[in-house]
This record gives sequence, C-alpha cells and structure tokens, in this order.
Amino acid sequence: MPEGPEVECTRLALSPLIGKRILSIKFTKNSQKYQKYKNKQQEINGFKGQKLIKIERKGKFLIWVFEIEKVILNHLGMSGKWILLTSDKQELPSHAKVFLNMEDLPHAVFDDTRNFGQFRVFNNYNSVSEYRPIKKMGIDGLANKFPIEEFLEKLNKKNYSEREIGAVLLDQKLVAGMGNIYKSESLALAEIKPMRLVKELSENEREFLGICISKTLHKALKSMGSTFQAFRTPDGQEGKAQNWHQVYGKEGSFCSKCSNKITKIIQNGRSTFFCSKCQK
DNA sequence: CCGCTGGCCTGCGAGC
DNA sequence: TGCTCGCAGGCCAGCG
Repeated sequence: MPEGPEVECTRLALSPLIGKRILSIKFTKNSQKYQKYKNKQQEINGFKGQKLIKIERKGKFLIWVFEIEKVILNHLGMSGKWILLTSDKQELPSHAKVFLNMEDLPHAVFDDTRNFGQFRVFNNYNSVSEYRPIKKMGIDGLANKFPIEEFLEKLNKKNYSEREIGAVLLDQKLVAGMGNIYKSESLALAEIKPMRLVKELSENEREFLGICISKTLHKALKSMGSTFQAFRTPDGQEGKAQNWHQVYGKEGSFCSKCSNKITKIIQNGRSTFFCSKCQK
C-alpha cells in the first residue's frame, strides 16, 4: 500500500488523534515475536500521558511530535497501516504491533503484517533530522508547488547520469515519497521508457518528467479518498488509484492510448511496466 | 563514498 | 479441492 500519497492519506486520517492525550502505549503480544520490538516497552513508556501535538510526513516517514522532546519516527514499510478503534471493546487486528490507548476514542493501532515497518523513538526532533534517511531525503514529490529547479539540479548529479531513470526514480534522495507503482505511472505519463539512461534525457524530457511526477502523486493522493474512509472503518473500501493505472500491473493488457500491449520488465529487482510504443 | 544483490516477513493467487 | 511457488506498493546491511 504505502507510497508517499498513501502515507499522506494515513497522516490525514490520523487527525482525530491530534491534541489528544495518550493514556498508555504498548508493544503488543504479536510484536514481541520480533527482535526490533523486543525490550522496547520501557522506551515508549515515556509517552504516557503525553499530548500529541502533530504528525508530520517526510517522504514515506511519519513523525509523531509530542509535548515532550521525545519523538516517534514511524515508517509503514510494505504492509504497515494505522487503524482507528472506535470502541473500547474492539479486538486488535492479528498483526497489531503498537497500541495507542487514547484519553478519548478513537484509540489507534499500528498493524503490520509483513513486519517491514519501523517504529523508533528519538530523544529529540533534532536527532530525527540527523537520521540519515531523513537528512539525505530529496524533494517532496507531494509539495504543493513541485520544486522543478531543484529536481533538475538533483537529476543532473553525476552519479545518476549512467543509470536507468526507472531505477533512479526510486531513490528517496531524489524524489521522496516516490514508490514502485508511481514510478511506472509517472514515466508512462511522461512517455519515457524506464530503461533510458538519465544522461540520454533531454532538458525538455526532464522538465516534463518532473511535471508528470507531481501530477501523478497528487492525483494518487486525491483518489485515495475511499482509503481515507476505509481507515475509519477498517473493513471498508480501498483506494481508487488503481482505477486509473495506465501501466502498473497491466502486463499483457492494451495501452489505453495506442492499444499496444503493456510490457513488464524487472529493473533492479523491481517490477516495472511500460508501453513500448507510447514511451520513447 | 557508490550501486547492486539478497534478506527481512506473511499472505495471496496462479497454476498444477 | 489442496498444494507449491512466485510475487508483493519498503528499506537496509553487506559486498565489491
């Protein structure tokens, strides 16, 4: 589920928690099967009674800010999701890792089936900023005004020139929040083949790609409306973004622009989809 | 420093 | 129907 737009949806859906106190916070029984959650309970006990001030998103990370200096850095990984519990009697989902017992309903649960998610405590905000993935993070693909100049500048860096654009787009140091689906979708919209080398891309193509990235991510965020709903009613609908996918997951079906068959390749170990006719 | 490969996990659907 | 296998939208350690 979670690329930048889905993480932003999650952040928005968590807004009922803002300004509320956490009565207690617990690593669940399920979480104790995994090393990364073991013997960490004491560390998060410090958040007891704390008021949640805000939740920020940086790339695909969520940063939970409280009255105290301590900060929680949370990544959804491949399968992590937050679920709001609207009743005190509601059971925890089977892969619940962290339970936030709030002063008022709803409570919140971090559920992560594949356990690739992250939930780390930092002593202060500054140390989060110094954490390498945050510090080195590229431009925000979901910025209201996509910083095209900065995008072009970063794309111009030497180490990208000999690499394939499809692989480069997944680098969070370039566009933070980009993921494997919207990588293929952005390139389809820009009509650029994923295996083109960065050095081969013209100035016009680069600029148009930047615009297409921004358009794709914003459109994804917008069409997640139903995921937003599903967040409140966990067994509800999923997002709508898949309804407009041009290429992702469409191997063998026909391109909606030219009726050519969509191709799938593995690029740097990741599935990559494109139309070999539309995309130059 | 860099990029690439494989590992971390569970669940699901295709194919037999 | 039931089994196995391959694959899944993430990152990161370790290697060359």
